[in-house]
Amino acid sequence: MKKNLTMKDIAKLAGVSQPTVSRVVNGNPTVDPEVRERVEKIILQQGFKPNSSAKTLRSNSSKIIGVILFDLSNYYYLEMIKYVEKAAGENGYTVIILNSQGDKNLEKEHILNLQARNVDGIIIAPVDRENLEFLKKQSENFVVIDSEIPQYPCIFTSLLDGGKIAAQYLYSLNHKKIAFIGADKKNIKLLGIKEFFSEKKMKFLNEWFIETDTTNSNLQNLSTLLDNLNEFPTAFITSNDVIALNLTKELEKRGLNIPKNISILSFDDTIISTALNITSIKHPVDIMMTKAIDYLLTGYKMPIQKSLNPILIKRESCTFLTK
Amino acid sequence: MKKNLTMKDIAKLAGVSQPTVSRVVNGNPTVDPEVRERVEKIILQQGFKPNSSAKTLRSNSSKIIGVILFDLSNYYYLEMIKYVEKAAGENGYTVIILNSQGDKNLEKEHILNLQARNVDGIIIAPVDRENLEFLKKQSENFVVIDSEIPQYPCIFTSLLDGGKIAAQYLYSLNHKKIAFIGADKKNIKLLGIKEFFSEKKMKFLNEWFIETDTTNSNLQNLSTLLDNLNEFPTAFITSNDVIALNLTKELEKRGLNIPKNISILSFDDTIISTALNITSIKHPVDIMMTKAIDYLLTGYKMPIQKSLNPILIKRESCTFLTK
DNA sequence: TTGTAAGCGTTATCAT
DNA sequence: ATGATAACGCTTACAA
Repeated sequence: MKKNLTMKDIAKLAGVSQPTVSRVVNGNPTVDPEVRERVEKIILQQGFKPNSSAKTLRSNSSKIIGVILFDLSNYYYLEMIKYVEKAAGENGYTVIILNSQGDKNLEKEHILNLQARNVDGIIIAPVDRENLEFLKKQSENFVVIDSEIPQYPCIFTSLLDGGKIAAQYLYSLNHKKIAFIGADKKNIKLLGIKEFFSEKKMKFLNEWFIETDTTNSNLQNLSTLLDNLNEFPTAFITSNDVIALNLTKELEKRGLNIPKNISILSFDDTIISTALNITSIKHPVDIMMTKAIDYLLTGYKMPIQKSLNPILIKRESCTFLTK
Repeated sequence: MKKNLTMKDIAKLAGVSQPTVSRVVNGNPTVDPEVRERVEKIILQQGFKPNSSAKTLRSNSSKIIGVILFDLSNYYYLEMIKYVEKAAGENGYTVIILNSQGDKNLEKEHILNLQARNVDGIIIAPVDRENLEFLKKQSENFVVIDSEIPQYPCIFTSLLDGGKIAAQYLYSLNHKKIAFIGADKKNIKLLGIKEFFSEKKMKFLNEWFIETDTTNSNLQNLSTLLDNLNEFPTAFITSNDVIALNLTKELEKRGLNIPKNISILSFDDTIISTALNITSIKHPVDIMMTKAIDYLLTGYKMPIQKSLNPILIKRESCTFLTK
């Protein structure tokens, strides 16, 4: 590993002092134009780049944004990377990606790691409330994405609306028996669905909430869950695309055609929805990440609660129920 | 942003000198056990983490692995992130992800950025040969993935074999008219296919190489390309999954059923293949990333050329041709 | 306009 | 076993 050049080296080559090189690099206007030109030429021909550790150490700014994501097996989170790398890069920032795998302790480790690296901001799709409190206590520059958490700066898709829109759409297609497959009873999407049902004075059966592991949804499990249903729904809403994929395979296995016999609507609108032609509730992930970077970089420290509108992407997996 | 604690602070609290704290942190055995315990307790209760910029500056090791990927719109590359983050994390390393978007200049910028950050290694899915030469000249600790480039340390899937395996499989299903959709004439996958054809003394028509932009494949373009065919093939091999997805939609639009009327085999085996039940040639991405990290961390500086075996994942998109 | 010098928080080399 | 002290490469007063 050849040793990198330093400002001292450049200074010697240019016959100036090291701070002058620093001034040139940082565009300080007090530098004599002639000197600037000479130094810049040498910098260019030598391919010099200032050492960022030294810079960080001195200036307390690393030009790094840390991103802690919930689950990189899920394409929804994976896709975020593309957008956040882009938005950060355009502003001269580099991203560090960390996967918490939904694990509280790992998440804490990642937070400490990022702090130690003097990152200029943290974007987090959170696992654990305590860890967020910890972040807040350190008054780190951070923003929560993907979840709505009162008292914290958040950028999230309104999943209550998402649930309502999903149910509303299926209802408009004449579906009254709608099941939701997802992680937990207090899921906000489920809440939205239930709210819509009660608005319409319809009953949402208990068994229509089908509880499954969202990070590790597997086919077999899903199959027995479906077996247990007394009143088989005419439409399914899934909490994410991976579940939708499994559900599709399972229904096919049972000889049920989508959308002829049964309708499916998923959340997240990843490439899976595109591939399978599944109607899906899209999070505006690009906007989410752009706004997140924006928030961090403007240094706007006031708490924000930015709710983004979910978008219904209609595809062929839902049809009008005739029978 | 609360100021982070330093070793000096801990030292004062523990009534020792700052270097002693450093010794404790780094597990230096020359520290008195009693002192060690006292210091460790304080470190723990204060939640102290040593500043990594200072560490990097002094030790010339950042504990960061830089990863430059070709195209984050392609799920093949996106999926790599999951594995590389995992493999790096397990070894105490953090990853910086950079997207070159297939752009030579951006790739160069990323390389400079990583160098300036004193990364301990670079994993690169390369765009440009000159940039690689630059890397090598600096004798950076790096490894090329996804491409076979003589004289450079590489870890790649043997795509020549991949092409042969693909053609062989379709041939075993009685297909003799096989088209390949991909980026360029000298594509190694295509070479493998052609080699298989000549082994079998079959003719591979010129028009069966269908040239398309792999990073930005779009439907319309594909449609006209198919229109131009004189001898319509009975099977398609696509250079990646995104093309396979577009092809699937296009063929469906033409009322052609997969696999009844036509067979499809793709490269990459991303979630798209899973979703669409497309037979695909899988790169062992997990192994690729694990080996890459391994190579970088063992500091084994000899050139390696590690070829990984492609794996044929059979699904329902290919059937025996009867007519 | 430019150079000198201090300091960021570590690690490593000395003494002691 | 531990404490001074220098050094890593940069930014930022301050002096000239």
